[in-house]
Amino acid sequence: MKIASWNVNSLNVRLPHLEQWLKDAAPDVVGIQETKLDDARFPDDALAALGYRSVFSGQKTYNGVAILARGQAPADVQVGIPGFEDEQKRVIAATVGDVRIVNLYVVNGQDVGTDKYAYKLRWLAAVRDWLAAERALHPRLVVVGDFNIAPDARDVHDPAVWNEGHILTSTAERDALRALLDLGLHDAFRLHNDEAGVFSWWDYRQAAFRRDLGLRIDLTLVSDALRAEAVASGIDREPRTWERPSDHAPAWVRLGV
DNA sequence: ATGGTGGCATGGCCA
Repeated sequence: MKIASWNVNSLNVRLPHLEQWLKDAAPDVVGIQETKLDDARFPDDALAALGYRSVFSGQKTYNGVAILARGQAPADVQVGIPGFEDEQKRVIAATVGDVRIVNLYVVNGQDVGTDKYAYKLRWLAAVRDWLAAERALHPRLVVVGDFNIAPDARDVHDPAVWNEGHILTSTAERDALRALLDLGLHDAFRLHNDEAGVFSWWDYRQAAFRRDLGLRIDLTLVSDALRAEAVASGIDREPRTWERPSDHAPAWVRLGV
């Protein structure tokens, strides 16, 4: 079972990219972030034509998440964080086969010390409490998403800039990610690869992709029960090379053979 | 240093 995560930065613009990548990569499950469209406009028919059933939670202009599953409808769908009031559509969870999937579009946070940064940390604390319960209910748990946090210095192109005082790498953000991992979750990419300089996001500005000035902020986390089944994990750089790309590349984990 | 690029409620906002 191949499970992936992709921030498409507008599904209106990126539907052709998603369709091509589904054909190329043939994932079984995909968490999509930043769909940026209302539920009424979600392209579920186009995705069904490729064999994928979709569940989604969106809004105009900002945010929006979905889970796609090949050949079966995601079941027991949960939208949002229970008990956490939030206008922003950033969370969807569902069961596919015998695996519980949680898809997160983590708050960006703008800059350390801003109101948005405080919201990011509050939001992450609420996610942690919810995932503690979710993990107890569903030992076979995979959490994917745009985490908007680079786990450590290997995951940034310039550790002198991207460090404790900077958004996406600040100590409080990394501590919040650590608190999620401490629930018994593992960054699947790091189960198989300890190299530095493998990225999933490159800013549109300053020719960052051409210069490979990226960060690894798109993650797939597997629970203790799935750790031994996570046989491979990676990032597909190719869609970032296409015309009019998302600024993110898909990240994936494979469970079993 | 407060721009650089891209998306969308096309006018500022968010990333």
